[in-house]
Amino acid sequence: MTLDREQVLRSAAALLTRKSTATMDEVAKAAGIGRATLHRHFAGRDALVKALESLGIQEFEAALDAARLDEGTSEEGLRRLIAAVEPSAGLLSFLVNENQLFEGDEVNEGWDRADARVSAFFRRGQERGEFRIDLTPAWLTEALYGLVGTGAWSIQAGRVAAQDFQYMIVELLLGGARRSVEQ
Amino acid sequence: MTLDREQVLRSAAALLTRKSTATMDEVAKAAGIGRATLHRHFAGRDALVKALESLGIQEFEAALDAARLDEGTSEEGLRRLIAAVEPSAGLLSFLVNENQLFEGDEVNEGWDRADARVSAFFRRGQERGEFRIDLTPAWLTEALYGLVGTGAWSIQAGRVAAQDFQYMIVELLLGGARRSVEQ
DNA sequence: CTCATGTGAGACATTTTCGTCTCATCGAAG
DNA sequence: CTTCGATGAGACGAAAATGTCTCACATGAG
Repeated sequence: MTLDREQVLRSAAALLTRKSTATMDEVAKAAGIGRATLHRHFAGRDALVKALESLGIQEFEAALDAARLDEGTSEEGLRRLIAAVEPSAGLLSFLVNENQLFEGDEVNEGWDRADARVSAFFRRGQERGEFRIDLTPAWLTEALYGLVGTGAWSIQAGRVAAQDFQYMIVELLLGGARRSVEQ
Repeated sequence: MTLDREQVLRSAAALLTRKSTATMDEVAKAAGIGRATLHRHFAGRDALVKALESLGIQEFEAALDAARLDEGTSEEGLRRLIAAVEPSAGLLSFLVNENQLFEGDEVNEGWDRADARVSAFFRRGQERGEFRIDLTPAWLTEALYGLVGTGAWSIQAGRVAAQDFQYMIVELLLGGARRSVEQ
């Protein structure tokens, strides 16, 4: 009977991604549990969002670890990262658009830490001559987040096939839409 | 004294993008007007969001017109589109992440219409051999939205320079991050 | 079986937000 | 100056959401 905390968080993220103004009652119903039970595990809406944030950061950092970004070429590292991040894409999509909820007070250093790792990865790729240098690492980092979020959203909306997630994101991020001579 | 309806909508979009659960009072304060005045112009939160949606679609369709997507190469058309869309990026960024607020009932055919135009543009580019055919028009359309939203967000957060908006988006969308031989 | 634990449903008071209202004020037009 | 229209501030009740509580029930352990 013990409730699956992580499962609750995932369905909450899925709902809040679609409807950010959802009620605690709606969140509970979406998770298939009672409002009282939801309250027993998360003191309130803020606590719920913080838990979502913690879970998202934890999973993202785990994905960064699993991707072994410093092994092989940058392209290989990026492909591994996108693959590792796919299961968390929905959750991350929510957090990317909601991480401003706690205004100013605590920016969550975990997010900064992950940001720094991704940014450093792109910078390293530039120094190696594998990534273009006219796009800043900061922008490439943001674009990566944006495309992962967009990908998750597009799949959920049924506009693109779920199996294409990794391919679409990696290919667009690496090669863009232009048809080049080498293809 | 007559209140600038559009200005109110813009500041509302800016606030709601950051904090989607903002109250009507916060929206009013952000716009520098009283809550009563806000209510005189928009019956309620739903009416406000619908007005935002209408304005966003109107501006996006105007941008599509201004971009003359069928003139010149696809790349030129895309550059014109991004340039034309820049002033509305903040508003569009909000709508992209909130267009699911009216669940199921009315998907707003204006949005579908705009979607179809963008999608057709990418398809045309593919038929001309200017865009790769292994990325679907639907995905390219979504990616365009995502990158525009991410660009607006990144600039607002101060992570990238405002003057780079067009360049960053167009270059990434067209050429990707990979450093190719021709560069 | 008996018990302990965790749960769902719902009641309840409190808090927040909403929608409407009044009234004083400001500024422009006449 | 006077009038008119729009606004800001705030009061007010209604509605919604929240947080806490009780209680019956189900499940698993002993």
